Amino acid sequence: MGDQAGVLTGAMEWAGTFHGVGARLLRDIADQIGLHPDFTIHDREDAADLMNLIRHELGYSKLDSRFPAKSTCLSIYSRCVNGQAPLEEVLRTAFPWCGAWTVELKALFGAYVEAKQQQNVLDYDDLLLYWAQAVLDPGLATEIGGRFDHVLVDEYQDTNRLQASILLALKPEGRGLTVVGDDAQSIYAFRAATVRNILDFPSHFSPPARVLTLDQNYRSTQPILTAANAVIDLAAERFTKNLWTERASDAAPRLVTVRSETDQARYIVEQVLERREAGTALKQQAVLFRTSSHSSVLEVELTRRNIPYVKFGGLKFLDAAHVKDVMAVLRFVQNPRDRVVGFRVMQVLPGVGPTSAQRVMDHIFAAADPIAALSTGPVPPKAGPEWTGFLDLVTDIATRDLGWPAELEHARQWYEPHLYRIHEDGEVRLGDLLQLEQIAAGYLSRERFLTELTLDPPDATSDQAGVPLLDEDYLILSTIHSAKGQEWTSVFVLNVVDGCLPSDLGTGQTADLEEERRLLYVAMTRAKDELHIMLPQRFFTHGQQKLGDRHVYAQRTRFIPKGLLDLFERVGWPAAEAVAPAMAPPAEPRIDVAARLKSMWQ
DNA sequence: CTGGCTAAACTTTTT
DNA sequence: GTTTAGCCAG
Repeated sequence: MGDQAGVLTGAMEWAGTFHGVGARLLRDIADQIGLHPDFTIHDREDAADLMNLIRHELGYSKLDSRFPAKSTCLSIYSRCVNGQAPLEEVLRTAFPWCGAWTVELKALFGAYVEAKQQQNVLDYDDLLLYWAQAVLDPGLATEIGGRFDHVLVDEYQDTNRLQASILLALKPEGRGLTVVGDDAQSIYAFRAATVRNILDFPSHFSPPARVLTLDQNYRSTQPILTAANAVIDLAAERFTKNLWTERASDAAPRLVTVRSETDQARYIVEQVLERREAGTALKQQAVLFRTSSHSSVLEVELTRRNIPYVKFGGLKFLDAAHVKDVMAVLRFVQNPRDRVVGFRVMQVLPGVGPTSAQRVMDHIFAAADPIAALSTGPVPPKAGPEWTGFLDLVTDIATRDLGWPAELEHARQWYEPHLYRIHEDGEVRLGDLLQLEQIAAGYLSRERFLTELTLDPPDATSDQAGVPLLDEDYLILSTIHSAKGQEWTSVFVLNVVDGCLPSDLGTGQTADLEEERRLLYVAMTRAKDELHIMLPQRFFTHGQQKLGDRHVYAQRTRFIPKGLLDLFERVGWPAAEAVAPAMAPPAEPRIDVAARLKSMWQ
């Protein structure tokens, strides 16, 4: 799933994520299941925004006690759908603090589903849900299942019940069905993935599916595997295998104690450069972390030292407000009934707020040709001549054949004055928009661009604005989730302390805690030759109410208890005698006081 | 009705 | 540190 999604498309007609294949299939069979083939797709944020609109309409935003936030509502809904579980059960097991809102949530979700259907919009969950519903029909199931001689699923431990139901309906006998996965690497329970799918897979069929255990590892050295196995052996539930390898080595993985996050960053820079001198490309080295923000201090240091890097996971390029605004123009033309998108574009104009945008949307909604109806509808009173400009833009894109990606350029030119009005750093943001046009040139049409970007967004951001630096060398920074399935010669894992890994938000229930343990296991097993587990002793706290305390002392992660310490080489850094000679290149100041002072507040 | 302001709440991982 | 609800002037 994920990264390799596009790679095989040449060799295999259908290759992609469940969501990607679902979107394609649904456009094919849309008329057979009462769906309009021109549906547009909402990403997580759009879906949350729509949920928010409904939440306001139902009056839940101003009740006496506070109603769950839009993203929480969406998570609850999503979990019901993907886990195929009733609302009451999901609330009880995963969102106990929302239990008092059962009735309201049910009404909200009902209205949400209704709104999506009226607006011809599908969210991520719908891509699976409509597919699963389609294959409930025996005729459709046979037809769709018959399109594929074989169905192969990778990372099967990260699928949910809904995905399993699709698979079983496609190949009910199990003939021509192969799944691959590792129960010890299940790290997506938070989005309703269940390890039961892979564990119960064999017994779904008669005769049962054949199980092949691949326990020889061709990636890591034995000391790294031994340590990783020891970590996962402490799991509450026993796993089915222990990895072994023929790759012997004397080098144990390192447990590196540093004073602070700043020293952590300095250690990594030093080590990374040393290895590059010794012939290991930056691309063969990766820094992994639990949460996107954990890398911020390191990013400052890398930028300061001019070390190029690319970061995977966390905030995306497409999530930036200005990129979304321009995308919204195209999306509005593609589907003018999409309220979330309509609201967004119109409110770019000064003098247009929620109320007048609402009125316009209401007017065009019922029209046979909503774009044409735009010109005959209500004009937002304070929009002035800008309104005509907007109408011209939308009409041009919808009716004149500007071509792709020229119409995106057109939209960007319209947006530019607004960009400079809304944002102070217009120049920087304009760069992003130009980059968006570069990306757009790689797609065949507006529809393909919008669909594929929503389902498979560019997941890397780099410090050097723009330009995917394909032949250059750069260091890899990645969340552990985004590192799934990858490998590097040398791996550094940041902040392996309680509160970061496990995340203090994930320590509520034992199930959550076990998932955090598997995350550490996944991180450790990405390393081929060298593994550095980083333990900063001291953290600066940000934005806590507690007055006075500028920093807290951190404990080594509970997943590496005392008994496991012998499996690691324990290092303190900087070593006392190494401080004086080992510092920075001659032209550099020895310490950057300014950066240190700044980093205290970041 | 819009948009600028203040106060307060929340803060992960991703298709 | 960022998002969101609520208040108020124009």
